This record gives sequence, C-alpha cells and structure tokens, in this order.
Amino acid sequence: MAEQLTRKSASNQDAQRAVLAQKLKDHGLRTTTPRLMLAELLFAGGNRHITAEALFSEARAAGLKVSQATIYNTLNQFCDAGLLREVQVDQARSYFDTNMSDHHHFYVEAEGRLIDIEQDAVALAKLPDAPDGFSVSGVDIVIRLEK
Amino acid sequence: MAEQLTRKSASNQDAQRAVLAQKLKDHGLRTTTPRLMLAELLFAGGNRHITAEALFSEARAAGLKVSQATIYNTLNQFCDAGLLREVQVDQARSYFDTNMSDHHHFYVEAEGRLIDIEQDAVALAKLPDAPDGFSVSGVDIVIRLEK
DNA sequence: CGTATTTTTTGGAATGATTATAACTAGCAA
DNA sequence: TTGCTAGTTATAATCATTCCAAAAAATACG
Repeated sequence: MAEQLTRKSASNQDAQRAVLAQKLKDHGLRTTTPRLMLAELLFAGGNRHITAEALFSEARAAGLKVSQATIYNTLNQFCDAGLLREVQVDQARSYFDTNMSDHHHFYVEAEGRLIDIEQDAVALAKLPDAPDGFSVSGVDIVIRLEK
Repeated sequence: MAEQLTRKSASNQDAQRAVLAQKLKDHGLRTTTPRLMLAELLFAGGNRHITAEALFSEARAAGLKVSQATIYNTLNQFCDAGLLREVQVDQARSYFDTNMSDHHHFYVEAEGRLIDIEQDAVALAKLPDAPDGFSVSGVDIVIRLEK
C-alpha cells in the first residue's frame, strides 16, 4: 500500500513534469533541469505570486541547487515567454504572478502580499482614450489594503 | 522697462517663496534653503511627475548645491507630509507626483513618462469588497501606453 | 543678541535587488 | 558521438536608495 502510493505519486510527478516540459516547449523554451524544477514550483500548485528571493528559498528548500542568477534569468524568460507576468506594487522588489488571465490585485502593503481579484469583481464604466499616437498596452488596478 | 520687469519678477519670486515657505510650515516642515529651493522646483510650475535623479539634475542645473541624500530625504519628507505622492509604475525607480488630488495615470513605458488622467475620465462601476479584516487604503489605476 | 539644543544637510560608505560577464556545462541536431 | 548553441554558474558590477557620523543651520532660551 505504501509502495503503491509511492509509485503512484511518483508517476503523477512524472506526468506532471511531462506536462510542464511540453508547456516550456510550447513557449519556445528548452527543457532544462533548473527550468523544469522551477516551473514545477511555480505552476504545479495553482496560481501564486512570488518574488525572486522567495522562489530562490523554495528552490533551495526543495533541494534544488540553483544559483540566484538562474532564478532571475528564468523568471525573466518565463515573463518574456508569456508564462508569467510581473506585477508592479512595490519599488523595492518585483512580484511575479502565474495567473495570466486578465485580472487585478489587492496588495497588503504591511505583509508584502498580493491577492488576486476575480476578473468580474471589477468593472470599469469609463476609461480615457489613449493620447494621440499611443495605444493602450495594459490596464493595471491595484487596491491597497491595510488592517 | 527692463528694470521694472526685473524688479517685478524678483518680487514675484519673493512672493512665491513666501507662499512656499508657508506651505512647508503648514505641513509641519521647517523652512530651510534646500527645502525651499526644491519646493520651488517641484511646485512652482504646475503639477509634475519627477524622479529623484531628475530632481537632482534640475537642482544642480539651477545652481543649487544639494546632495543626493538631501534630494531623497526631502522627497520622502514631502511625501510623509502630504505634499507629494509616490507613484508605483516601474520597479527600477520611484516617481513622485505633485498632484495630490484623486486621480490615475497613463504610463509611457518606453519613455519613462507619466501623464495624469483627469479624475472624471475614469469611472469604476464595481469594486470588490476588501477581504475580512482589511480596509482599502487606496486604489491605483495605471494605463500603460505604447506607440 | 549670543549660546545651547535640536534639526538638517552632507559626503561617503553600506545595502539590497538585479544584471552583466566569462568560463563551464548541458541540450540537441546531424 | 560530435559539435554547436543555449543555459547555468559564481562572481563582479550596477544602480537606486538608505544609513551614518560629523559639520552646518535653525530655533529656543537666557
């Protein structure tokens, strides 16, 4: 029984990795060990918001020997590839969001914590036109929270 | 005529400085030379958005000998005092906005330029409630622009 | 009016996140 | 396999911002 569970979870893990490897390929990224492991941390457990530093700690805690440079490179590559988006809430550090759907954020400044706002919880009744010669590349709404 | 203009503009400048000195006092800040000169750069010509680096350059260009530390201190003090607000659009550097009224921003990423959106050009039809235990301390909307 | 007390300013060092560099290694196509 | 290209690494470099301790300026007090 214990063996069976172990075997089963191992194969689940393999399947999950295959899916993630495919996801990387689909976005034009080679499947390397660091990328795959980081993808697992980032994408395997539902949407999340994370800083480079936090991902580095997690990777280390998970036994993955990866350098800080790789964390930054990978996060930036994932962003460029459209697997991640950067959220601008604190000039001190960058936050990355695995949720690529169109949505906005609460930001708990005191805790440095981001919370997704469901897409249909915000409705804009009116938006200004872009100034002449420009087009809108994105609309970001951040609702700051305090206790 | 030229003299008259000179005299007149000098007295205008004095009057303006008196107003700014009072403004500082009203917000609990002592009137010191660097503060007054920086206040002049910041507030004398209509609303503006500026970075620490840009203000430093302007101050130097205007012949004011002020250290970078003072630029940062002053910007932060003005923020704390409610004379300025910080706008979060680029993790690389902080922008300060002299317009304290409730409004939002366009951000031209390619130029690092902020543009005010008039208050009534944006209307929010629906906003989510703050999660339990929190209250909303601010709502920031940034519309990113590209060519 | 000067002198003491407190606040500011300053230059330079320190910090912390992020990026650049250059050598090494791993993926992958032939 | 082999060779070429891209990825990873450790370390140094960068850049905005903050910290620090000493010097200067502003206010308070006698």
